[in-house]
Amino acid sequence: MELLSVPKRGTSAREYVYETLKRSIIFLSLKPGQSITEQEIAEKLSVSRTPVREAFIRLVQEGLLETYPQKGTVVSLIDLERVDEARFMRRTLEKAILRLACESFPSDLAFELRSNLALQEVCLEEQNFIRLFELDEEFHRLIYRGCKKERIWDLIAQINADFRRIRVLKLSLGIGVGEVVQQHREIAGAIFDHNATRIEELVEVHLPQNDPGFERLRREYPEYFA
Amino acid sequence: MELLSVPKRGTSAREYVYETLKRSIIFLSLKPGQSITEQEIAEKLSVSRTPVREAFIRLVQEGLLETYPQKGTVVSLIDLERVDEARFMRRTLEKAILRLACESFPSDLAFELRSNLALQEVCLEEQNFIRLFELDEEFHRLIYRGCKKERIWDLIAQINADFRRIRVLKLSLGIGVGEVVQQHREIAGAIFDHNATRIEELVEVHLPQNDPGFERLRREYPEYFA
DNA sequence: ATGAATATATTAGTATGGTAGTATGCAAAA
DNA sequence: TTTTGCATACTACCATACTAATATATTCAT
Repeated sequence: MELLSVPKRGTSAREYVYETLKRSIIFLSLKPGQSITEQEIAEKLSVSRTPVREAFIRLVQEGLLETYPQKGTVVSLIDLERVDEARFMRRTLEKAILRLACESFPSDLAFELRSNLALQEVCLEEQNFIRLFELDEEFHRLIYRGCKKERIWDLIAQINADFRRIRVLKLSLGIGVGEVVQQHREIAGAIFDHNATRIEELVEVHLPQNDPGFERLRREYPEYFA
Repeated sequence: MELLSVPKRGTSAREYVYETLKRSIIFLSLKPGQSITEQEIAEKLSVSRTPVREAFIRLVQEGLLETYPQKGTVVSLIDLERVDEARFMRRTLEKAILRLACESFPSDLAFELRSNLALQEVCLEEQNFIRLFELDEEFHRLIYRGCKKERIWDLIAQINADFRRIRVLKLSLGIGVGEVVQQHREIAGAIFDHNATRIEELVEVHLPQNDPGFERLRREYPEYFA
């Protein structure tokens, strides 16, 4: 088992373990359904069981781990119902947020949005999908921040963990990468032009209700799904 | 310091501590801004510090506690910006959910909704505001469940913790109790009649954008607010 | 050979002691 | 009187030891 370690400095052991595990789960270095134990992680990361347990507790709360007392802990399977709910939530909120953004959006964040888009183009050309993924998340966060609704994005990010694993799977199959960047361009354009007329349509395309890609993922990786 | 203890049986010490503290915070038995320590809670609840620490971690994640390493832990102040965001989120989602509910709603849950409303009336007459508060939460949860979106409600409940403390403060001043029950009646009526025309208006009234009651609360309990 | 009873190993849950960082009070100096 | 240095107490963080529950392996009787 390989863990995607993160810098340990300037932070507590708990935070270090938490970030490492979270990253490992989302980028599928820890597989959905895989069993792990406190002891094992503690040894791998050279800490005691205590901070590991405490990181586990947070990850359970976010739905990324499931702990069974006296039995063990497993990485949660990807639950497509939960993904559907997360998408519904994002669709609904993002329409409302984008309408706000089209009314007014602070210029400094608009600049950051443009920069982010430019970087997305670069990553697309260079096929750097991991970085593109991070830019995607940052893109949406910027929009929420511009509307003073960043806490909502943080909350979405929690229920969205499954959604993120799906994204990683899709990226690994190279599904729909270019389209997403194009959609981001159009969404940003709507904000810059204060033009809310296409918001509904753009969001529906960006976060469709029925994603046919799901079926393919399910066929390719049946053991990852609940 | 008094804690609102909950039944301890059939659950872990961690869960027991967590539920007890959460209840105590929401019902303001632990005051916003108040300092608490692991040691102190452990002694009061007759458990060791470990399950207390672990309960603290969950409560920090939900925004109800703030821990400062080597300094201490305090009950979070009520943050009105956060409350505004929570309301925005609920307004937006609840409109969408209620539109779904007006299209179709399972009959067994419709029955539970009717029962819940009847109990709300009873509590209103008997001035049992604590129970009414719980029924209120259950009312909304039932609607989300009927639309197969219960996870979203669970998530809202997290960001909503501040919102719930506000409700408790309002109830203690007897603000707007009757109105809320009436609003619930109308919302339920819309679902039963499959009539979505007034949804927008009902939600705006139930979860207003600007609540003048806030100012009064702020005057009455300035030390509770950030 | 098979099944049940028992022993062993493994797990998360809990308790406890030590550590390092922080605040506080007091005494000494300015 | 005010400020500085220091001792003390207090905190959350972490490591470790122990407990209780579960799963697995082994033994023994049939």
